[in-house]
Amino acid sequence: MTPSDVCADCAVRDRALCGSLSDADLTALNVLGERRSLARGRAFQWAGDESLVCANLLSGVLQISAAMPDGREQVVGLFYPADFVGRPFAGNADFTVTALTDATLCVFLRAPFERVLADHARMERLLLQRTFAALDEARRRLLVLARKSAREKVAGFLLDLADRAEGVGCRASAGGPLTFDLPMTRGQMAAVLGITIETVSRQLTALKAAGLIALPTARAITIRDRAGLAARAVAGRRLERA
Amino acid sequence: MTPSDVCADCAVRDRALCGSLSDADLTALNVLGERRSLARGRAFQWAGDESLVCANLLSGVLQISAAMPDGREQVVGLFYPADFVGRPFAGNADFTVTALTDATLCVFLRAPFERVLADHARMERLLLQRTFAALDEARRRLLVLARKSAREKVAGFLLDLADRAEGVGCRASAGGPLTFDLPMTRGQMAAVLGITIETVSRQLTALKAAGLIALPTARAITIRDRAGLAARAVAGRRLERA
DNA sequence: CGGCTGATTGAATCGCCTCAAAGAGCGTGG
DNA sequence: CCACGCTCTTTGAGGCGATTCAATCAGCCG
Repeated sequence: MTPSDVCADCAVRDRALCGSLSDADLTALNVLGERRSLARGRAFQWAGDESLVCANLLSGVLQISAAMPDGREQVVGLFYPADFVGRPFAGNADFTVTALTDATLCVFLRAPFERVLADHARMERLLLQRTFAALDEARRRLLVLARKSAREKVAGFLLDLADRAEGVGCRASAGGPLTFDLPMTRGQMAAVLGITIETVSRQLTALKAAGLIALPTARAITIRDRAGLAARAVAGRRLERA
Repeated sequence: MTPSDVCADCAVRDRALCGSLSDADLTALNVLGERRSLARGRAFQWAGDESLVCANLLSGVLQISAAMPDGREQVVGLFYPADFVGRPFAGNADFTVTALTDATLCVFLRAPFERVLADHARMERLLLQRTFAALDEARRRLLVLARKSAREKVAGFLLDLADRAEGVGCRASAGGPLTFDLPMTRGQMAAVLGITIETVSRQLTALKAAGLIALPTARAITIRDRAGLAARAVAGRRLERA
């Protein structure tokens, strides 16, 4: 079986970690990868479990979250198609990875994957770059969670989602209104943003009242004024007073 | 000049990234590294600057922080001796790195450092592992900043500092009181924990009143009851009521 | 001794959470 | 087809924790 047999129809072939490998390298990974689908709400990995697998996300959205012994929980990252999921070189996983939507993954056993990494410097280099990028992302999120107001968090998050939706759907032109489906519930948004469900709802209502967004259905969002939203994403408090 | 000439007296020789390199590998790095000292308060790198250098921290404590256009700021990580500082593969730095105390570093120009990385798989592997560890650390910090109360943050942070101080000084026995100097001001603690200076001060006062710590001077801390502190580090609110 | 920076303490305010109830969307089964 | 139950969402009222503003205090150095 050639790589193209298995990877040819891969939706993220050119964007994933394996995307810029030579055919020879690809063959090595190829024999390890196994497609698996994950239903909305199901876990890919639990915190505390032995870290046995990693994967490339093919479709859907996953979340990675941390929890405290008393049940408090925080989403510390999101995974989108082509993202690498998992924690090489770790005995046990510190975080739980869960599907926010139905998802499909290309799963590798960790041990053989690490061996492939060692033999293919190019792939290890790419993984290193991705890991640095993930670190930067986590640090940006730290600023958001620690210092932004609820309004800023919600406005900023909607813009992030909009950018991503535009990248995929390529609907609407630059400035015009953009409508897309939220890949998550209010509760999940709250878990991502470090606020409560009620606060998310209230902020969305406020943004709607300000004419910046519309809520056609509970799961859909229309961005009516991207610039206004961007202004509230960095200065929510200040703007209220001005 | 042999590696030992330059690296023999390195305080972090066995713990830093270069620590487990062969002499041959070390020679490659050796010609690149240059010691530099950094006074308390000075920046190693500014957000927005071109990312030209990286380094191993030899002594002192650094912080890496993110800022918003309106001036709000959050410390997103700390560096201790033997830690790797810098962001390979990035055009511009997204974060500012500053010295919390007087510090010394072993600095490398980024471009040649990346070339050494490419030629020495073992070092690249170690850097990858460190970067994953830093990512885990950042994600743990996300949980703390987003979900912990001020009392929990302060109690937990004091324990972190105590562990680190014990690792270095090896003073006092397991359960007994431990006294050490804070490597930072109240304001810097506040920046790390995502709260205000006044709140840090109030929480310290409260912990002192509870008999868990003592404050011999403004810059020193005595841990009197580590277990009690640990309890308040995960359930500050709940304990108050019980 | 001023003058400076950093720490502490107090009072009032505010933003978000908690608790509570009602409303909306959507499948299932009678 | 509509009633029912379920989950998710919205909205309100009240309370609490952290911030903000302000004043005082402590240590340090020229």
